[in-house]
Amino acid sequence: MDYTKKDKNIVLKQPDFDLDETLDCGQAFRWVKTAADEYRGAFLNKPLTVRCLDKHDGVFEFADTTEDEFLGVWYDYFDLGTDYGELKRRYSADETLAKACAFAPGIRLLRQDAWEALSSFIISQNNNIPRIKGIIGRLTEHFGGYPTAEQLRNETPESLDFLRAGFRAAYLTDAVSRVLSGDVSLEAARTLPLDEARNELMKIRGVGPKVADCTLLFGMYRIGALPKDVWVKRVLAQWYPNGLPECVKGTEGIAQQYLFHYIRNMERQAVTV
DNA sequence: TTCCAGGCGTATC
DNA sequence: GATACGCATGGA
Repeated sequence: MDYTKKDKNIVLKQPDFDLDETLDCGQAFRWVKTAADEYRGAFLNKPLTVRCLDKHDGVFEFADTTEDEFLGVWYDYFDLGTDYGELKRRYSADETLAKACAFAPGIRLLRQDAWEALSSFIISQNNNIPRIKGIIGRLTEHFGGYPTAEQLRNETPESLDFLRAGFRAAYLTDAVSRVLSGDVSLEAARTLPLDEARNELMKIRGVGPKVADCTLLFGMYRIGALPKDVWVKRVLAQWYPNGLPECVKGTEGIAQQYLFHYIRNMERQAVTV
């Protein structure tokens, strides 16, 4: 890894990394674009401003970040130990995936917090991305950061009315109580075989196969999980009626990121033109 | 006004 | 197991 300390910042040279494609592609909901090539967000209670200094050479500045913090938090969060160039070469054996990877070559899979992913994707169901961000924005503003299950212990669907989350508020409080009681173990879900991990999470009211897979993929880096939302269902119906190709085996969740982003933008362009 | 959104629970067959 | 429908909210 190629990084240097500069004043209070860390400057990183990193290929296969684009801020828009990684932070605004529907995997995380509380990164805010604060300038043309700058985002502000957080992992757990650790805030970060990250900016791109040189798009062509892939140079990034992690503002006000110590070396310990960079190596201990952000290296993992941005999945900097994974070679996405190698992944994309493997995927490019498939014609459609080759196009999807070329369309947004700077996508990376974030290693997010499990509870945040679970609760965020409960909120995401039958909802659109701008409104998901709105609800999560009100949640974090109210609690001064993303609330833990413990911080939500005494909330009820009614006390969460300010979120304007609709029917999802009761799902959220059920997730809180089951996680706190140990009825659902996020730690178990990290290591159980995928189908059993999915069933563990689906004990929560309002968590079905799709939200469970999103939790496994985005909150636990279970990259074999393949969340089937409306867009991925379109991907499979249009391009892969017989299933995803052999070259994605074991990393379906990462391949899904490229395909999800690709088909959403293809459709948007088709509508615009 | 109607349709839809990174779905799920329920009823019905 | 599959299919149909309602669900809160708000933007297009």
